[in-house]
Amino acid sequence: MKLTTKGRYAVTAMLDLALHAKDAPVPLADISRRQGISLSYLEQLFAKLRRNELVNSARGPGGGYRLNRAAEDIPVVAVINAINENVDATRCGGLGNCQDNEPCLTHELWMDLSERIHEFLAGISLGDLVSRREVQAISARQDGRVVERVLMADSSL
Amino acid sequence: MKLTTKGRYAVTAMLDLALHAKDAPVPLADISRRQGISLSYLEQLFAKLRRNELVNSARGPGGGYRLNRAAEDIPVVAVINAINENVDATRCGGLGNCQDNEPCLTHELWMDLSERIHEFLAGISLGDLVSRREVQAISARQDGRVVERVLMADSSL
DNA sequence: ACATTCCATACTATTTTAGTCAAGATATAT
DNA sequence: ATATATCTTGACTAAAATAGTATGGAATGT
Repeated sequence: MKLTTKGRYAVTAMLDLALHAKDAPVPLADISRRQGISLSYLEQLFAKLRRNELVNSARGPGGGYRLNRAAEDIPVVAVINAINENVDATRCGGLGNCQDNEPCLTHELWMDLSERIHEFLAGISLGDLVSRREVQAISARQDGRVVERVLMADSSL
Repeated sequence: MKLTTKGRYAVTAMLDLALHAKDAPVPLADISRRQGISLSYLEQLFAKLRRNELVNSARGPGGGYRLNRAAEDIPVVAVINAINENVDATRCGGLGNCQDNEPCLTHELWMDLSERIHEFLAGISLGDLVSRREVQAISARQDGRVVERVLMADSSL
């Protein structure tokens, strides 16, 4: 099972992008500052995200990254897959050759679990997260904005 | 998130125990042979399982390990917790201090996911696994038995 | 006595994580 | 044209975790 800081960083960075990519592209330096992730590490992660066509980039001053699709069309699982190759609780990658080319005793259990995790992460898009109250509140804090009632006053965003 | 070979080995070994601990205690050497897990590694895992009172042991010839409770009363999550301390997809261990003593942008997402995983693994006991057809078939293969219709012929077990 | 089994600890090779560092390539603003 | 911001690539590294090995014991049944 692969769900480590790496995947969490990637989802967090992509969510930051979704929250800030209203008009201009977002430079990694901004994401680094807001989310507390090292710039060089972000560069590695975004190289993979770009290869998986989840983001596109613009170089030079004023450049940065943009989501390649609408936030609603990017499920969380796509981000994790782009970084980690797979979300899989089995040892054999679902092939069923865990022991002597046969499935091991608990193969089916891990297959079931993998499916559950996949379903959960496939059912939530970056767009879903953007519209969550607590995400907006945290994002406002990170931007140094003071927001009392996020949803009722969101015209100020 | 912690769900690695370590936890899988532990669950597999415990299931082997549940399948074979009808009467006499089961020596780790048998589990090692049947499940293809190194004996020394099993010893480390069972030290933790014993400290967590999931199994009890008997030394000397004819000795080995036994389940400390009925297989029906041991959820899979208990085994993993005994080995890994926790099943938790967050970075902060659920404390919500992931970034500057405040929850990070994706804190809630990982909390939700952790809860789903926990629910799934808490809802399945070793007893549930023992009664599964495919587990019985695999177990029969490992024991070198030829079983055509496992459920219909299980008096031979 | 002896073989079997658990028990404990220390050690190690490999892999992964989570970066750092350096050297570019490219586009934009001036 | 030049300076600068930004992406792009690749090599390197420290720390941790994984998946073991190795060694030496302690208890117990025969």
